[in-house]
Amino acid sequence: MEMEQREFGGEGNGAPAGGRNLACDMCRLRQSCLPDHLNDDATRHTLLGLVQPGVPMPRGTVLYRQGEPRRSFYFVRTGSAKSFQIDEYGRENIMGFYLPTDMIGVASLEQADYAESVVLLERSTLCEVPAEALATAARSSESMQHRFFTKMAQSFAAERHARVRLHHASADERVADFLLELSQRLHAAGRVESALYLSMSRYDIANYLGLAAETISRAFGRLQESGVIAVKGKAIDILEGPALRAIAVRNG
Amino acid sequence: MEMEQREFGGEGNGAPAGGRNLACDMCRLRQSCLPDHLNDDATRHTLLGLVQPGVPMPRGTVLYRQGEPRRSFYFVRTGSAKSFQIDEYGRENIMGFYLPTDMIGVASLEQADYAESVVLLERSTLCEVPAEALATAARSSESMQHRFFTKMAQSFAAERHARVRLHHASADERVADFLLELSQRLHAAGRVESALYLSMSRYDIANYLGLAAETISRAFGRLQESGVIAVKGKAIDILEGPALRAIAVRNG
DNA sequence: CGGTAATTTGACGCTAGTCAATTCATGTGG
DNA sequence: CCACATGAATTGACTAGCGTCAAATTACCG
Repeated sequence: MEMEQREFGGEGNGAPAGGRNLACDMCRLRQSCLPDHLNDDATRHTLLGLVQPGVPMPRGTVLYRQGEPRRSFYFVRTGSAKSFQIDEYGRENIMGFYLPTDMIGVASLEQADYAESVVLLERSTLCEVPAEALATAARSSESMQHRFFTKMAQSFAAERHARVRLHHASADERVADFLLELSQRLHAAGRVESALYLSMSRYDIANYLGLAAETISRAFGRLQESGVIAVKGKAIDILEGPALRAIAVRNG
Repeated sequence: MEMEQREFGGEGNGAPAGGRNLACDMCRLRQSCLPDHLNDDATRHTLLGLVQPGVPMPRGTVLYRQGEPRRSFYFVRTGSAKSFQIDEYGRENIMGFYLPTDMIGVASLEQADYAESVVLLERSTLCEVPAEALATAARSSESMQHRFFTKMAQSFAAERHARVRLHHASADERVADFLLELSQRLHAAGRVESALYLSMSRYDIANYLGLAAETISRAFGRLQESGVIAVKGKAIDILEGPALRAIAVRNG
């Protein structure tokens, strides 16, 4: 992919010093936004200025790199990102893709250094929450703890889902499941669920699914051949949702 | 395997009503035991009687079943357990094995019902902590929160590790990595790390590693052939740790 | 000691990886 | 606005590794 990898400096992001940003009031994601609830909460006074709805950042921006000291967690407002680890033998492993409302950084919970790197896949806006602030908030009340735990549980479930998908699944099954996952997550974030835009490369998808890039191409081809989806480069239309679901769950 | 699956009733486990159990004072795992710290903590009075170091329970005991309302988390003191999910098509997926000091139930965090089933692989003793009590404790102080988060982070890391292992790994590599993982975890729990006892069946191992049982047999055979390990049924000796590590990290 | 389940071993086929070539998309500079 | 360059994506041919089926052997438990 070879994106220009700009650094993301936490400072000078155009975040307001005090008070809730106006942007939050207009944000369509407030329902499922943990940072905004940080502001709403009774703990407001201790947390004001904590949430920084940043200005849009370009594709290729590095939120953080594996091994750096862990500073903050992030929440996606618009756009998308990918996370990846380099294992001990230098191989890159795509661990996840992040869409609006997703929390970024759970893998680095209680770790001194980030366990993975995160890069924006397109022009995106994010909210940044310093780790200590989030921990404090989680202790402040039962409802805040609940919201925080819910986000963590989501990350854990995503991790499990990704793993189960690798267990006993053919290439077509994995690809079908991948498309459905994106579809559902977009739906949950209030988007159209039948028209997908794959902001990541085929190589990223392949790596994420434990397959070769060529296999992704062929699987897309087969799915299109059978009329279940329509492939137009990075744009994918889900034509037959139920059929796709059947494929995701069938083969072994 | 077809173990007699006895139910585990939470009640009448021989747990003392008040005060810390004497068993805890003698327990070799206190250092890494979260339940015991629940007792030690400043929150002691609110949590007394919370931790129930149970009497040993036989192999095949079901701690809980997928779909049941989530009551408690568990911590392994002696023995071992496995967790597994049944996916929408009826297929069983082994999600993890639990050894002394491990926390059981993180996958069901913030879920109304257990997301998986857990069965003991041998005669074992466990500590049970009701979910609400643990959540309360996690809010009570920064150090308690830290301990709790550390356990959750361990579960998350284990999940990741299991997933990365499935990514770009040959059968031999997965098996080697699996043995090393057990070895390290036993070591962390204060046991001998070169002599493994595999309390789970070959089928469980295979499922856990996303392979066929026959492939596990063959991989063990190859590893023994090359003098890296010695296989004696369920007992495995690691003869050449570094060589095993090299295998776990090599192939693709 | 017998019966059952677990494990090992063997033979074979299929799926997906690899290598290689081609087409397509994207972005750049004239 | 077009030609070109570069990387992404697709397609094809071939191969290796693992799954599957089946049989033999071993371990386990009453």
